[in-house]
Amino acid sequence: MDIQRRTVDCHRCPLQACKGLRSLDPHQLDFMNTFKEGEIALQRGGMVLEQERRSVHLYTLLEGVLIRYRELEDGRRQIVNFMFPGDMVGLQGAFDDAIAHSVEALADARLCIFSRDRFPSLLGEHPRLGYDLIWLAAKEETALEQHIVSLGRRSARERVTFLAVWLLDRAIGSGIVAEGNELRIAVTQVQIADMLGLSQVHTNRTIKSLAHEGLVEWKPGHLRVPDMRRAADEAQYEVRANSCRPFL
Amino acid sequence: MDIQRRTVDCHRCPLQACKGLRSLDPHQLDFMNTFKEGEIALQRGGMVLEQERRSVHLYTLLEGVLIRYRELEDGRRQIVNFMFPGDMVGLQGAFDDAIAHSVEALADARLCIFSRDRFPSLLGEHPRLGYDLIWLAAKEETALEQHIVSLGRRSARERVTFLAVWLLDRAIGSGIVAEGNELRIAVTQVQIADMLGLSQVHTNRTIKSLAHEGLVEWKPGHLRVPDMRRAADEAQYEVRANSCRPFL
DNA sequence: CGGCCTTTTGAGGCTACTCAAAGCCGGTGG
DNA sequence: CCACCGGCTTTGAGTAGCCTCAAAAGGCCG
Repeated sequence: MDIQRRTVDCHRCPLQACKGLRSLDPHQLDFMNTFKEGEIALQRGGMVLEQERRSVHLYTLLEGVLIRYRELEDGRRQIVNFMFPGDMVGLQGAFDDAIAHSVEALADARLCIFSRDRFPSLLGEHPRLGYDLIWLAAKEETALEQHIVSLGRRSARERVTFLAVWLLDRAIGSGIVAEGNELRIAVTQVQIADMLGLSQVHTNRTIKSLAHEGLVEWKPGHLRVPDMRRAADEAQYEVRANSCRPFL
Repeated sequence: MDIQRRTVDCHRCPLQACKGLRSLDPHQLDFMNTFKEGEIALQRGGMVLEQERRSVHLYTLLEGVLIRYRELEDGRRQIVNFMFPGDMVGLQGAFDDAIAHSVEALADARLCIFSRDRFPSLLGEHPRLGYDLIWLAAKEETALEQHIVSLGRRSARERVTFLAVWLLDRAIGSGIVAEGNELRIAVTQVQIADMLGLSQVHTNRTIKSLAHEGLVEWKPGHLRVPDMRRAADEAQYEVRANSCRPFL
């Protein structure tokens, strides 16, 4: 893990140019520049947050993909969500003593560091940014809600298909390249299983079966959904208008 | 459903006196009074929001308990969460065209109505309330996270026990009477099943089995957990410091 | 080439599901 | 007052989906 204290200028933030994200105006950027404390770079497998620890930081994901998960005492693990560029990490830690989940880099990642102490001043001085923050929180809630429906009411086939479609949709929305409905992302079958509440073995069999039917092609280094419409149908995925996400 | 347009004075808001909730100061109450549009009263079974509809309102639950659920096209239903007094309802609808879930009264309920149009002015004029709103959103996220862990990684026994303990904990935190760890609340087994991602039949058998062992006593009109410590242990429920919840 | 991580395949078993019907209880109407 | 009804709970029987254990095969890297 490589922390850089030197403040990188927000005016050159890579997210600013990101398709699918709504860029900040110069005034807001000036403020964010004072709010920003530095950056952190992680390799695949690196930890951003660790369960039961306290954290005094908030993060915005600049590059890469993260997973957020919880572990039970007996070792069972449940991945709660995936995070893409523009997502805010650690908001829950801003209010709690300890965080209830860990966050790990799924692909090499770069994050922007903010101090939670200055958080109230952000709301006071830039209500618009506060509005965006609530927007992000509400969206995250919607995502968790969908995930809950999957875990509670969908079959293994549907869960895998749903996750595949959702990941692609989400990646495209974050401006990540996904030509031909193909996403270059390394998710292991154990991770998929831990996301979907399935065993690794059953996950494997389900993936193979879906590949055989041409619904989802999920290989070690990448994920492809040949026919989004058909897959979305199969999983009862509702394609929502991909409005521009804000970020800070 | 009984809508009252006449503004009931926020200074006499029942939540102000609620143990477990942090009351607003007079200045904030003045503002909320201008923000408030009226009240709505619902009987058990009444709908606050309906899936796929648009909503121009936000609500704060004043009395009663609500459930928030999603339905798939083929009739499968998944309850996402329970809502208690002080909870904000419909925040997601403030940003989206259509809401992805329905909200129904589990017990006779009373809600406070706000217009979403005036939402930005709340943030501008009362950053502290904005902060509280984010606090609530973060907490809701934590709750959904726990629910996800249950659905994904806990057995039926653990799920039922977890839900029972969580409901009691949550009710106590909202100042609802629960003497002797007993909560007077009418949740049907179908609703429990729809919350926990189980079939109604299996839910019934699980409840009976837990009752037999004296872990959870869940009868038609009420819920009792004889030994919270033991039940929490069984379900790997983490008792968190029940800090005072804000509300608006 | 060997070691490590991940995927694949096999076999057997349990958890939870479906279908089906009966019991219960409170409310309503004859 | 009792018969009937609708919603909820209980119980039975059979089964399917998913799990666990176990081991082999594949891929990447030093």
